[in-house]
Parts: sequence; C-alpha cells; structure tokens
Amino acid sequence: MSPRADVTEQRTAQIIAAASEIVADNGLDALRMDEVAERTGLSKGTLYLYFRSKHDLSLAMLERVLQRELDTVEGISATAATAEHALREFVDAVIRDIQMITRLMPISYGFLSIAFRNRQVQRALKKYLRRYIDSLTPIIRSGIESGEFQEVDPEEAAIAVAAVVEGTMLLWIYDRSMIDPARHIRSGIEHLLGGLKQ
Amino acid sequence: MSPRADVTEQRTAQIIAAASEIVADNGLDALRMDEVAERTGLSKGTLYLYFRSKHDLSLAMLERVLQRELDTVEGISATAATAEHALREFVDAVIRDIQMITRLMPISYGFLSIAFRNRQVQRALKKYLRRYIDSLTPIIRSGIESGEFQEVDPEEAAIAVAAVVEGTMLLWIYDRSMIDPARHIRSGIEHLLGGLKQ
Amino acid sequence: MSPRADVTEQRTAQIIAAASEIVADNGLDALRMDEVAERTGLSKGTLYLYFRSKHDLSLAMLERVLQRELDTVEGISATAATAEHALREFVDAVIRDIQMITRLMPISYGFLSIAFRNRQVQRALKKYLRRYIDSLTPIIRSGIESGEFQEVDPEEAAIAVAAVVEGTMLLWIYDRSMIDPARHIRSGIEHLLGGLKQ
Amino acid sequence: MSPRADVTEQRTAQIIAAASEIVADNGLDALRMDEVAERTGLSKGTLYLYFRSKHDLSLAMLERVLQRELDTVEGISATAATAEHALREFVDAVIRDIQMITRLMPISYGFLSIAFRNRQVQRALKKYLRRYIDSLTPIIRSGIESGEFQEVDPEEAAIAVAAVVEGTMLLWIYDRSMIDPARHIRSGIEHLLGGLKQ
DNA sequence: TATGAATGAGACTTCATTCAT
DNA sequence: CATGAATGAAGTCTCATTCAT
Repeated sequence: MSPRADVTEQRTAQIIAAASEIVADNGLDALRMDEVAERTGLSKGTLYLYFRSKHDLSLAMLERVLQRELDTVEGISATAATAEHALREFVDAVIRDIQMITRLMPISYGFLSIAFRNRQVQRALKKYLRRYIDSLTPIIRSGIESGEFQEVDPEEAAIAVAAVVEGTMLLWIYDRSMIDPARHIRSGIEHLLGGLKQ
Repeated sequence: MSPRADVTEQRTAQIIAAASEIVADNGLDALRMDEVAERTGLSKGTLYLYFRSKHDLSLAMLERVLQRELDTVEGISATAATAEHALREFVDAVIRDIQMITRLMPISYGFLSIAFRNRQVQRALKKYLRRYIDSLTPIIRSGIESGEFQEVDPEEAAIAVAAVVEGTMLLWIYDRSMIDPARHIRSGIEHLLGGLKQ
Repeated sequence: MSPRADVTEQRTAQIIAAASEIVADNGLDALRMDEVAERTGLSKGTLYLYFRSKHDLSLAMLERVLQRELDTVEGISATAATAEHALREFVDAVIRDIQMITRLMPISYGFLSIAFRNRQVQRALKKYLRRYIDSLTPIIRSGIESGEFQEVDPEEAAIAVAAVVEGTMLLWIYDRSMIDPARHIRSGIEHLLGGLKQ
Repeated sequence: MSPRADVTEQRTAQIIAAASEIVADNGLDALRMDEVAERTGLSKGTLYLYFRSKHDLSLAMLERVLQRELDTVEGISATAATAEHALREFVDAVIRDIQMITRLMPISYGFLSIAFRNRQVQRALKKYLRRYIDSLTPIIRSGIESGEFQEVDPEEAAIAVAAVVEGTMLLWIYDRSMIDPARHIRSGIEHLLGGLKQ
C-alpha cells in the first residue's frame, strides 16, 4: 500500500531534491542512498517506500532536470514579432537561466555515458530532444515563411541552433575559464543567424 | 629508450587499450580492474605495477582518447586554398573519423560529470579544448585576413565551429535516430559559414 | 462468544488463510507481513492486533495445517469390520485428501528445520505425531486381539504405518515424477500388512 | 581468474564445512555469510571467490550432504548371501551412521520446502533419490529371482523400504522422545520383510 | 617483474515491527 | 479497532587494492 497521495508527492519531491543537491555537488557517482537519507532526514528504508531502487530515483531526478530545462526552452517563442527576435528571446531565456542550468549540468551529464546502454535514460533524453527541437522548428519555419530566412530545412536549422547552445555548454565544461556561456552562445547564434538570413 | 622501457610502454598501451574496449562497450561505470586483467591476460597485481590506481589508468585512457580526437582535428588545415575550404576539410575529416569518434564517446563522456570536481580531468579536457580551438582559430583568422570572412573575433568563431561539431555529437547521444552526425554537422557548419562570409 | 470475539476469530482465520496461501505458493521463506496485509486487505498494523509477531502467525498457521491433516487421520477407524479394513480405510482417506495434503506440504515442511531448535514448533509437531499414532495404534491392537495380526508391538507397528505414509510423501518431494503418492502409499502399506498378518 | 586448483578445493571444502556446522546447529535460516567468514577465519570477500553466491554455497552444501548419505546407502549390498541379509546390512549401515545422519538432517531438511520451487534443489534431490532407489532395487530383484521374495514390483518394494527408513527419520523430528530411529527403522523393515517374503 | 589469493570497507536493499493519529 | 508511514538493524554482495611469494 503506497503512502497517501499528498504525502507521497511531497516526499518524492523532497527525496529528488536531496539527491539532486548531492549530484550537483559531487556527481552522479557520489550519489549514495545513505546520504540521501541523511539529507532528507528520512531513514533509508523510507526512501524505498517512494522509489523502488536507487536507479528509479536517479531516473526521476534526470526527468525533473530535463523538464526544468524544457521549461526554459518551451517558455518562449509565442509572442515575438520576427523569427530573429524569437531566437534572440530564446537565447536570452537560456542565458537568464544559465546559473540554474550550469548548477544542474552534473545531473544530466552524469547520465550521458549511461545513455549508451540504458533504455530508460535513452527514452528520457530522446523525449527531451524531441520537445527541444519541436520548440525551435516552428520559429525557423515562420522565419522562412515570412521571407526572413532562406529556404533551409527547418529541423536541420533548429538542430544547428540547439547544437550551438548545447555544444557551447559542453565546451564550457571542458574549460570554464575559456568559455563564457553567455557570450559564446550569443555570438555563436549570431553567426548562425547571419547564415540563415537572406 | 631501453628495451625495458619498451616493454613498459607496450604493457601500458595494452592495458589502456583493454580498458578502452571495456568502457566503449559498457561505459565508465562498468570498468573493473578484474576485467582489465582478464582482457589483457595479465594478473591484477601486474596492473598496479603500471598504474598506481584505477583512477590513474582512467586518466591515461582519457588522455589517449582526447589525443586521438586531436589527431583528427590537428591533421588538417595546412594546405587548403581558402579558409572555407579548410573548414570544409576539417568537417570532412571529422566525418571520416565519425565511426571511431562515436565508438570512443562513452570514454570521454564518462568523464564529463567527473570534470566538475576532478582537477586532473579538468586539466586534460582544458588542454584538449585549447588545442582544438588553437587549430581552428588560424583558419578563421586567415579567412578574415584574406577578406573571405567578416571581421569577427576569430576565437569566438572557432568556438562556434567547435560548438556545432561537439554539440551535434552530444545531441546524437540524446537521440541517435533523430540526429545524423554527418548530415547535421555539415548543415550546421554550412549555416555558420553563411554567417561568417561577407 | 461475544460478537467481538467472533470478529476476532474471523479476522484471525482470514489472516492465517492468507498466510497459508502465500506459503503454499512460495514457501515459508517467502512469507512477508506486507503480502499478508495485501492479501487480506488489512493494514500491516492490523495484523499485529491479532498476532503478536510473525512467528506467532506462523505457528498458528502450522497448527491449523496439522489439525487439518489430523482430521483426515482421526476421521476413520471407528466402524471398519477388521483391522485390515480399517487400515485400508485410513489409506483411502489419506489418498482421498492427497491434493489438499500436497498443497499444504510446503507449510509443514517449511517448519521441519526449525523444529530442531524451536520449542513451540517442537511441541506442535510432537502433539501431532502423538495423536497420529494414537489413532493408528488401537487399530493394530484390535487386529492383534482379534488374531488377525501377529503379536507385534502395536505402537511400533503404528509407527511403521505412519513412516510408510509420511516417508512416501517425503520421497515424493524428492522426485515428483518417480513417486506416485497414491500408488506407492498403497503398495507400501500392502507390503507392511503382509508382514503384520499371520 | 580462479584460485589454484588445490587451494580452491581445500577452501571450498573448508567453507562448506563451516556452513554445514552453522546449519546443523541453527538451521538453514540461520546461515549468514558473515558467520561463515568468521568460522572459516576468511574474509567475506574471500567466500565470494569460491562461491558465486550464498545460494551456490547452500547448494554445494546440500550436494555434499546427499553424497554422504548415498555413501552409506551405496556402500552395501555386494556381498550378502541372501536379499534378506542384504537389506539387513543396509539397515545396519544406516543405523551405524545414524549419528552423522541426524546431525546433518537440518541441512537436507532445510531444503525441503525450497524444493517445491527451486530447480537446482529439485535436481539434486531427484538424483539422490534415483541413486538411493537404484541401490535397493537390485537387492529386491535378486530376492525375487532366488525365490526368497514374492513376485512384487522391485522398484515399488525398494520405494517402500526407503519410505520406512526416511519416514522414520522424519517422524523422529516430529518427536525425538517417541521415536528411536534405530529401533523403529529396524522394526519397520522387519514388518516389511515379513510381507515381502514368501 | 609478475602473480593471484586475500582483504574489508562500503554499497544497496529488505522487512518485521512500532506508533501517532 | 484500524491505519500506514516510518524505522533501522541486518543481510548480501562488489571491487579497488595489497602483499607474500
């Protein structure tokens, strides 16, 4: 018999939050159920009332992080006058949330190597990318239709935009002193926009 | 180099190769000294004659992988007639090695989340990115000097190029059916080139 | 008995029945209070209102099973014309209930190894055997008195009968394809009868 | 890489012996890898060099016990002049080893309830019974051929003999004060012999 | 240089039991 | 009477590392 819905929801969130803190601080490798218990103030046994296994908890954590990042991505685009403006708004939104994004990066990046083998992780990442690209493609498409942009493949262009944003964040991990996410995302996107425009 | 050093070097390479196979197949999490011993045909004790710890072995493995990828990147650019050609050659080289690159991705990506905390990993990745960008920047610069490209910040542009390449590979992990590395790297770089050119 | 006592009795029986199902299906090892709660539709806390501990519940379950088997054994013998007929009736009764007996065997057999150490289990099994043998002995004795049987020790002979019946069931567990309980109990008892008769 | 053959054999035997002591003393439920480690003076990790799991160790222990009991059963029958003598020798051998048999009973009996569900345990017990019966059947058959015994089904009779022996041991667990293994096995077999003989 | 048996800390997970409501 | 969330001791198993030979 599972706990009452409201308690469940609260506990679930509480546990995921604690796990996320740990992973953000020390990496996915350092995630220990013991420490999750300690940080939540719950007992180890209680964790298992809410998550069948550590793997389940990890997955829930990944899904929450991806959802949060999608909130940033999907929260734009509706109102901008031109496609160019919409893309700039998208970039602004990403940069506005950059603190949170970088804070949570150890979580999603911790799953990357697992993604090669784990179906559930694959599914989560796949869904994430689908929604990510599906947010950007209509912007590109409207730009083409309005004559702002050249006649490119809209999804290809959306993928290029995503690649610049995500790729820059990736390079930032490689060298945090060399890459300035805000500046380099912005300049990368500007170059891309230059190529897209007529 | 004395014969003994030769043996050492050979053993070292052999151990790294075995470890790389394991990680390429099953991820960094699945790297076990036991299995390295089994695959090399050496005893577990012997591994520790060549590497102080598993961590040292991992690091050596990372460095070899990054070096290999740099071989691809640094092996170009000298002869091309124009900057545009040079960049296209770079893209061609990357795509030519795409099989090997994707094969080795679980290795480098396995270290990403570790990079947030581990100095040695940071140093290796930093050096890698430095050389990566240092290979691309002169191409951009020569393009500017020749009047092919606009007056952009050469390093910023190089970072944009790297972001497109690396970002596309990253997105490929998210959804291997949606992203076609060759096609999407090429189209991304073309869009970028469009923005760089006069 | 007050109504409350009725409820108690009913709940108790319900809990024992659920536990018995679990053990019959999956063995004593697989008995979990969680699952008893689930199967009864009661909460885990409630189980402890009716049984002080899991051990108490187990013991109650064992006693019920042994009682059921005694019902088979003790339900005979009164009316038969000869001792030989009475023993054959006993065998018939056992074979008639063989389905139920084999179904419940994981329960009683689950306690066998515990019987070496646990006083309460010992007492339950001891009482069971006493009543079992006490059902058979008078039959043998009457057979001796009537001149049907030789002058054997009646209890020894009763134990031999019980050993054949219980031993055959035991061998059936060893190899269910080799032993046919009905056939082999019958033939074993026939051989024994041949030895007992003048 | 598994340990050297001689060490392996010795360690394996040592571990099984320690486990057997524990189970003989306290039952299969009480078998803890921790305690096996303690009693052998080995570390917990070492146990897992020789047995993949606790279950594997348990099974090896079961097989050794069954083999030991078969040694008693199979070690007879070759030389006796008559079938009757051969069966008596068999009984004598069992009774001679009764101390060891009863000592080891918690081991084999601990597996009985598991036998309902576990294939490996089933296989071990099945093989045991097969060999047990295959030792007795030729004796019965020779008794029939020599005219000593009636024309019974030899395997049925062998099963009856085994049922008396094993069944008596089983009843002994039910009530150790009521059953005297030596006496009751002997008397049970004598009654059976009476029925078998012409 | 090489071995491989041994270690033991530490990870995950289970489950009987309690207790505030 | 009844609940069910919470507990935490206890168990199995893994694996990097060591060391005597």
